[in-house]
Amino acid sequence: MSNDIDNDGKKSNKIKECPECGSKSIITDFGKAEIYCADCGMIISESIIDLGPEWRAFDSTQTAAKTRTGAPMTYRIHDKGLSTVVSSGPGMNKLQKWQRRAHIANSSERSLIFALSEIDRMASALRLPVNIREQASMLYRKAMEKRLIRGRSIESITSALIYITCRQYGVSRTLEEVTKISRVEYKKISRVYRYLLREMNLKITLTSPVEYVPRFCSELNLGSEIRSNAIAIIKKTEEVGLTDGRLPIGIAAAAIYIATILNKEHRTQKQVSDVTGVTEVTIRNRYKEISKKFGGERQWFTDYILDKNKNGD
DNA sequence: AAGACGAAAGTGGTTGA
DNA sequence: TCAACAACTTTCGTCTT
Repeated sequence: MSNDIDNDGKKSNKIKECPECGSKSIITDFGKAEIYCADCGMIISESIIDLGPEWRAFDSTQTAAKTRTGAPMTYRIHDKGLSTVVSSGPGMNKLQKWQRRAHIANSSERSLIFALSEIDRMASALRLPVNIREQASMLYRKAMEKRLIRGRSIESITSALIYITCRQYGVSRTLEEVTKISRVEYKKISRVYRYLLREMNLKITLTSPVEYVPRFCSELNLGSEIRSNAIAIIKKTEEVGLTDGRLPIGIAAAAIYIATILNKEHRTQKQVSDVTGVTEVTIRNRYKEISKKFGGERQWFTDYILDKNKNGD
């Protein structure tokens, strides 16, 4: 990564070329919170920090002048960031007291504050971009308006919303990953997740195995050729309906495994299993199904795989 | 010895009555 | 709410390289 100093004398994280292959085709995908190389597929950064104002200030006077306009409206602060703060000082105590009372008027508002801080905490832990946090916060307000929170823990709702928003934005975070940083168990989150989808009429498209490929390939130190081969295998597998009812992540794991064999950069089932969280048995099963279907097609399988199939059957 | 393979039993989610 | 079902995991013995 090239960390050079820019005109402001500040450290700039702008990445100009891929540290892996030196290519200058760097894609910044805010939706997926990833920066990756278009040529080799190397994920350079998974956490795009999109914080900070859109203006620049060159000295403290300008900072003061520009800050006066206030922060943009945000769903992530319980009053959308539009409140006035009474400054402290002699004679201000009474005013402050009243302001606090008016501010946090009732218990639902207080729970909203807690919910929004939970969303922020989890989104940070999952290194999600600001737009996903905004969307999750916005959905929480909607859920509150529809009185869907009653009888359910705030934490289960926020966890489910984080997962829902990730799915909506096509960010490949599994429910397991959300559970890990949540204080609520997997079962509860998944129940609330389905409940919210139903009650809020939210539409979520099924995750395609393709979405997992760049991240897993990067974790396995695999290059662009394997990445595109794995994606090609997945596309072909989807076409013939071999992915129906199967975990997308398992398909992705098997496709990557096959691609590493094809490209003579073999990774063991164990290695792929460790990175993807899918068991070796499932990788084997998917691999077997895919190779049975396409084993005859030379463009997909080298002699290595064809020979294996002959021995196996 | 490591990796791949596969059988068998157990687990948790979905679906339909 | 319950049973049936398919997908997946865990475990473990065997085979191959």
